Amino acid sequence: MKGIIENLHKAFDNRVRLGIMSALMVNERMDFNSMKDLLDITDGNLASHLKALEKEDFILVNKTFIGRKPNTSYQTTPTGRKAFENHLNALEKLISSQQMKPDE
Amino acid sequence: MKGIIENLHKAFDNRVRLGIMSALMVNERMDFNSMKDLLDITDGNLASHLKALEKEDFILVNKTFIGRKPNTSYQTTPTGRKAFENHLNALEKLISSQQMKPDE
DNA sequence: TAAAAGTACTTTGTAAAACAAAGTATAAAT
DNA sequence: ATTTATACTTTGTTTTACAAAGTACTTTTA
Repeated sequence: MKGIIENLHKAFDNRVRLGIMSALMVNERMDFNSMKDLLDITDGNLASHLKALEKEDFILVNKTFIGRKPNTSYQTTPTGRKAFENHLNALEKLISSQQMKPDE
Repeated sequence: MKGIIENLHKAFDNRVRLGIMSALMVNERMDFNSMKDLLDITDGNLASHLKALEKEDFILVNKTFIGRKPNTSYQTTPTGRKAFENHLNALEKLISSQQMKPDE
């Protein structure tokens, strides 16, 4: 007896993580501060959500310098893109037609 | 400076609540046990999420009898439907094209 | 008719998450 | 030398999620 919500990945339950992934699906990379502005959250909060996605191997980090300023940017991994697309498909499926069958 | 995720409603962050709302958008009413089977969670867990949605005035409860058996069923309120549609629109907007503009 | 089982919870307790705020390390600009 | 910026980490509090057990009522079943 499998539930209809089981294909939704727990990592994407959260709005911040949803925002991060969406941003990184469209912009193939984005730096810390742009993301902070985009999401309008504190840096500690952002860092922790980024770390959570990193830990799942859904995003990866690039530490570089722009000119002489340190700049950390993020991008999705193939795993991350696949997982996110999967999640969106599950969402779509969930939202449309969960008709109750006469039996079961 | 408004974040791109602010139109996502907190009540719908959770997969179970997402499942409940989806089920109730398609089936205009559903009873406790059908929902429990559909979502495959414990009854305590389901009850608490139902209560959370009730508290937001997103769903309402009907306590009736079918034959002689007590039967509790749930349905969305207009408020709930509106909020959920809003959430889905925000989701859709979030997921598609969050292009980084040169300024800001 | 007494015991077992089903419905729809509530209560209790624990573990995990979310988050803000403050602190830290490094480097750069003034 | 002091201030400012970047990108965190740490600390601590509040909120959530959840399972498991308990409860009140009813209804089968033995």
